[in-house]
Amino acid sequence: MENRTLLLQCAKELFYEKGYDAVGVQEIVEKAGLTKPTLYYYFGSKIGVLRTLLETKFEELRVCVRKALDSEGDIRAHLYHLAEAYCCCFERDREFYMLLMALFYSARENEAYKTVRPYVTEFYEMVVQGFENASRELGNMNGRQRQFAVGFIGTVNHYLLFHCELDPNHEEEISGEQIASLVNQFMYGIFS
Amino acid sequence: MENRTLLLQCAKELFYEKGYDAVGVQEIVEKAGLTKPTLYYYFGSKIGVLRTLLETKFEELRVCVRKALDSEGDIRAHLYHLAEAYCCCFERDREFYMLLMALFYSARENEAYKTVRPYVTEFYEMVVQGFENASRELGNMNGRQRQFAVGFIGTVNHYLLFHCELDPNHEEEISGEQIASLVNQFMYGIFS
DNA sequence: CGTTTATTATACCGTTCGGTATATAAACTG
DNA sequence: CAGTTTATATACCGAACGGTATAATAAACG
Repeated sequence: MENRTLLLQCAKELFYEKGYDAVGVQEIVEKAGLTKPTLYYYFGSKIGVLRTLLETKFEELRVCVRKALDSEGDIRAHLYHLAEAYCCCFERDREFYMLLMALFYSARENEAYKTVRPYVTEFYEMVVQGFENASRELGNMNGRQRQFAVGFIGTVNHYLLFHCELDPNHEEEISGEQIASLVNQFMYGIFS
Repeated sequence: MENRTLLLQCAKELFYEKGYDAVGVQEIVEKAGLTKPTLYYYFGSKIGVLRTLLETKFEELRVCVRKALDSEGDIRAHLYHLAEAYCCCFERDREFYMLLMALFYSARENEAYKTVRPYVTEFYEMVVQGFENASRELGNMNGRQRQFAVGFIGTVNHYLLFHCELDPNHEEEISGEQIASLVNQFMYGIFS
């Protein structure tokens, strides 16, 4: 693997394990078996590494979610595809997804949060759009599209976090039934 | 205010704004108008400050949630009281609640996460217990108590995060109707 | 009053922080 | 081949890091 990619991967793993601020540049290059000037040659700064990581990896998530939003079917199918898109990205690179979540919830004045913010906003707006698209089926949502989106993302993210807790070694894939159950609970509540 | 309390408050504000790892001990004592040995006299270490902060402030949340769990009424009333308990703690000290959330989602190998973990687990178990208590009303949940708890916490937390985004200056309180709407959506889904 | 105890500051410790000036080696390019 | 560009390492920078030895101050106590 070329050193640029190697550095990105090592940084991703360390950021995921310890958090952006707790990881030093020295630590990243040591893990990659390189030295600091190489990292600064490719990325210019520590935050540049995170920026590049987000630019590179977020595209996968974007494509997945876009495809889910363009899918055919009723609202239930839409939500299923959306949840499936998350889970797919989560399965494909669990460390990156978890890193994204940790950054999403991190302190607002933190440099890393400011870097990740536009991506999170974009992601969030895509989900809101999903509910907007379903308006003819759901009827008048009374401007509750945002609340639905917030609730849906919150439910799915928490579920993935919980899944990680139970399966720390990433041995078990999330099944279609589990996704369906999640969507069902979100749509019809706890008595369903 | 005595210096011990002053230090805790300054630390809380800085941790909330910038994140635990991004804040230096020097920064905390400067904000309090004191010097480092004072902080080390009271708390022994930087992580000791966070530990003390959690011990002190989490008790409020614990009391609130316990009271909600002991309340009378059906499952709906229970969930309402539970959500109300969160919101109450959130309103009382938004910075602490947001700090708690940020730590909850932070990297697993991070020292700050390890410190907060038992508190989050305790909190989480309390909510699971809430659903267990409702089992006679909800019927056989097929072991879905945990899934419900995960979903409920996720929904409420995301809602609070979202509320913070819209009202960064903490001018608007969360109304009972908003809480009811949230609980309703969780219980009966999006068609309710 | 003298002595102890609690609290705070001055000044410092070694280490690590993010970042860089400079050199070098290899790979292209004319 | 000479010259340029790409990619890497050695060795260093000042600043900030978490933490502490020591001393001064102030209050409490006998």
